[in-house]
Formats: sequence, structure tokens, C-alpha cells
Amino acid sequence: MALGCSSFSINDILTPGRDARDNITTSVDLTDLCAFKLATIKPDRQTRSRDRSSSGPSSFTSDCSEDEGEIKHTRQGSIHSSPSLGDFRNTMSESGSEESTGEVEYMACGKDTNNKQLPSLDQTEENENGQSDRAVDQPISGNKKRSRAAFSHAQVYELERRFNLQRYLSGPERADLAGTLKLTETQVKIWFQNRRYKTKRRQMAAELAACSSSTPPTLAKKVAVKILVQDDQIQYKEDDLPSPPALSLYPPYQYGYYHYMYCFQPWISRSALCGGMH
DNA sequence: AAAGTCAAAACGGATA
DNA sequence: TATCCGTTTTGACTTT
Repeated sequence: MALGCSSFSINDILTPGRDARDNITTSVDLTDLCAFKLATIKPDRQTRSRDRSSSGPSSFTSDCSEDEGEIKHTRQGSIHSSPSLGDFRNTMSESGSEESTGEVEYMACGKDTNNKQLPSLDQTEENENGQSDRAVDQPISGNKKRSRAAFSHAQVYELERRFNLQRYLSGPERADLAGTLKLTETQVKIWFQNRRYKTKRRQMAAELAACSSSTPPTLAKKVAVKILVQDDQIQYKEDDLPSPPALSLYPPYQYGYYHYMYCFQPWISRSALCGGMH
């Protein structure tokens, strides 16, 4: 399989029944550059394991451990796909009726999805809407253990998508999104808050890296050039990939990130992207 | 199974 | 009241 960058559209997401998983889509959040850990790039244990466990598109997998969270779902199985919002909604309605925990199942997870329930907000009480608010709306009192919800792939996908559109949500927008995702408004608020901060940290780190690397061609020379090989044939080189304007200072391994977000980068021409990979 | 690692959800203080 | 920002805690995962 070469780098599958088949066409992918919002319609694909919105159309129930059409499985976006068939559309192998690479993704990278170009605003969230993999820079936060540039200074500490290391042989990443988890990444190596991930590479090992995933197939095919694992060639994408970055050596940079940043955005582990976004990639984390890869661990559950194939992730080189975008979750279908149709699936997402279906799952929402299903899980909403049974659990109403604010959790939905992983959409693109193969390994554990069937057997393993996500850690969910249902460790907490549900409110009248069937949503669980305790985790975020009630203080942790006494020895009550605080719960950290692991948002589902679909939820994160939608949050990321929205974040790419707008970094701040108004109250109604937040409420709407929270309702759609079966999350609490507080969770959405905190998520956006953390996300903004995360982006900011990365940008600062990137600038730092840019400054510190203004001298060192030596560093650049140490960066291995990755190629995607299938059947002993080179499918593409990184140079084939388009270089986003603001991205020049980032290493090529960033292209492993945000597999399911790539389609939301408005400044990237999909044709340009796919052109180099087909 | 225990220990270690990591990303991220949640928390809390400061500020506007 | 919301946001920023640093910190804490948790859950998922890997390694030993």
C-alpha cells in the first residue's frame, strides 16, 4: 500500500454508512507542529512499538513522540483513517442510550474496542441529561478519586476539527458541541483551553528550535531521510510531500501526526498533497 | 504483574 | 466569568 491519500471529504464523514476507514488519509496538524520535543528527540520506545504493531502506513509513524495522544489511538489498532461522523453519530445514539457516559466507542480501533470499554465518565453519576458531570463539575472531595475521561477517537476528532476552524467557542457554540459529542460544556471548555495552551507551547518551542537551529546545518544533516518502501520499491520520499509554508522548520517526521486531521488543513491543497503520493 | 513512561484531562491560582 | 498557564493526576501502554 502506498501512502494512501485518497480523497476524503466532510461528506465522507457525514455520510452514515460510508466508512471513511476505507479512505486512508494521512493527517498532520500544521498548526500543531511537532516541535515541542524537537530538542529531545529520542528513540521513542512507544513509537517503536507502535511501528511494530501497526501495519502499512506505519511508515508514516514519526519518531517524534509528540502528539502521542492523537496518535494514541493507533495503539488500539488501525488508525490511518478518519472516524466517520456517521459512525460517530450512530455510536453516539447507541452508547448514549445505554451508557450516556459521554463516551463513545473507538471508531477505528481494532484491537480492544470490542472487548475493552474505555475508561469512562460513568464512574461518575449521571445528570438528568444522561451525562456525567461529576468528573468535571464536581470537586474532588475527600478521598474520592478523580476521574480522567479518555475521550474517544471520534470525540477528539470532532474537537480537533472544530479547533481547526475556530480556537474559541462562544457559549452557545460550546453547548452545541458538547451536546453533539455528549460531553459536558466544562469538558469542552477545558479541552479547548488545554488545546490552545498546547498549541502555544509548541509554537514557542518551535520558535526556540528555529532560533537555536539557525546555525546548525549539522543538525539538518543528522536528520535521516525517510522513504516509504513497499515491495522493495520506493513509493515516495519526504521531499515529495508538500511543504506547508509555516512548516519549513519542522522535520519531516511530522507527517505522521494527526492522521485523522490532515483533511482539515485548509491551506493545503489536497491535490498537491496527493499528487506526490499517488 | 509490577514498574516505568507518556500524553492529556482536570485542577487551581492569577489575571483581565 | 473565561482564559492563561503551570501543575497534578490518571489511564493507556510498554518494558522488564
